[in-house]
Amino acid sequence: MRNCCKGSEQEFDEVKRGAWTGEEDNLLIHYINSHGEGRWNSLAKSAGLKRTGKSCRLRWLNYLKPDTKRGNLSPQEQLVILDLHSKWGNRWSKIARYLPGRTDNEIKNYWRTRVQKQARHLNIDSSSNRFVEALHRFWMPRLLEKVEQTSSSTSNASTVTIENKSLSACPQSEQTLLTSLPYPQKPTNEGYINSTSSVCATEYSSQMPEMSQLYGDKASSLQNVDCYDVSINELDMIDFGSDDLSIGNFHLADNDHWIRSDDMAPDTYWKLDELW
DNA sequence: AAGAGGCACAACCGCACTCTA
DNA sequence: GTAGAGTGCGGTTGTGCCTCT
Repeated sequence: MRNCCKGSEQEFDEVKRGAWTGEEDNLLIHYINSHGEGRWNSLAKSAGLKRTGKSCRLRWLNYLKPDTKRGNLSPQEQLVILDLHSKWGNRWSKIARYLPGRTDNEIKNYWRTRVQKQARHLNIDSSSNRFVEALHRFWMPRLLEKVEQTSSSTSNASTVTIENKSLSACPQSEQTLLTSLPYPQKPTNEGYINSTSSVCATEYSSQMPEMSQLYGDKASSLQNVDCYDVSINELDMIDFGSDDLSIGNFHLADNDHWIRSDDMAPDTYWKLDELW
């Protein structure tokens, strides 16, 4: 906190930094509820907050906004992050748009604390192709398993379907892992979402009570949206030849030299999986 | 019990881009 | 066309909490 000093820096120090107090949060929430977002610098002044506009914006978007999700990322969400990161790299805000309620900051933190931790355990550069392969070959299928387990354990509350389980049976160009998540908007310019999935946002919102709690009125708007079709065909598993990546039959590709190496032994993966 | 170290997350910073007068 | 304000984004830092010794 740097708001302790007087004198020549007094004006500078009128800007408060550091953790937000409950009082500040309330001021910001009430002001935005009354006047809306935007014009953050003037908003900060008008609301009586001794914060910069940027600080107010960040606090609102990352923490106070009503539809902000808290808590651990679901396996589905983790899967989407891994997939999109392999395609786009550190484009956190872009990735966040595909995870309603999650912020770029949260995703960035997840990547740095969880994913990069795994890379450190394996002594692999998290930006290396080798690590990306490890993600695709091991962790993403494991996450898909978890998704399946979750969906089956919740019986009819399944919100995610995995189709084409035996990917090797399909032509590579058509290999598609299908899952779905509730997308508040339907991006069309990235080619990520197409028309091949079978699960609707409607199903999701009706089967996941927290959706209504989280999105309130927006939950009903979700129900008005077409079935959002999420194709993880560009999971880029197509890059890995004809290995059988089916969920039920998934096995470590023991014919791969790198996976046999000491640091990448299957046991290592399974131990790490427990840490995931 | 207490100190050290690591982890997770909130918040800040700098830069680049967009908007507006 | 341009300068300044506003905004968005990715990287980095600060800090509280938890675990281990």
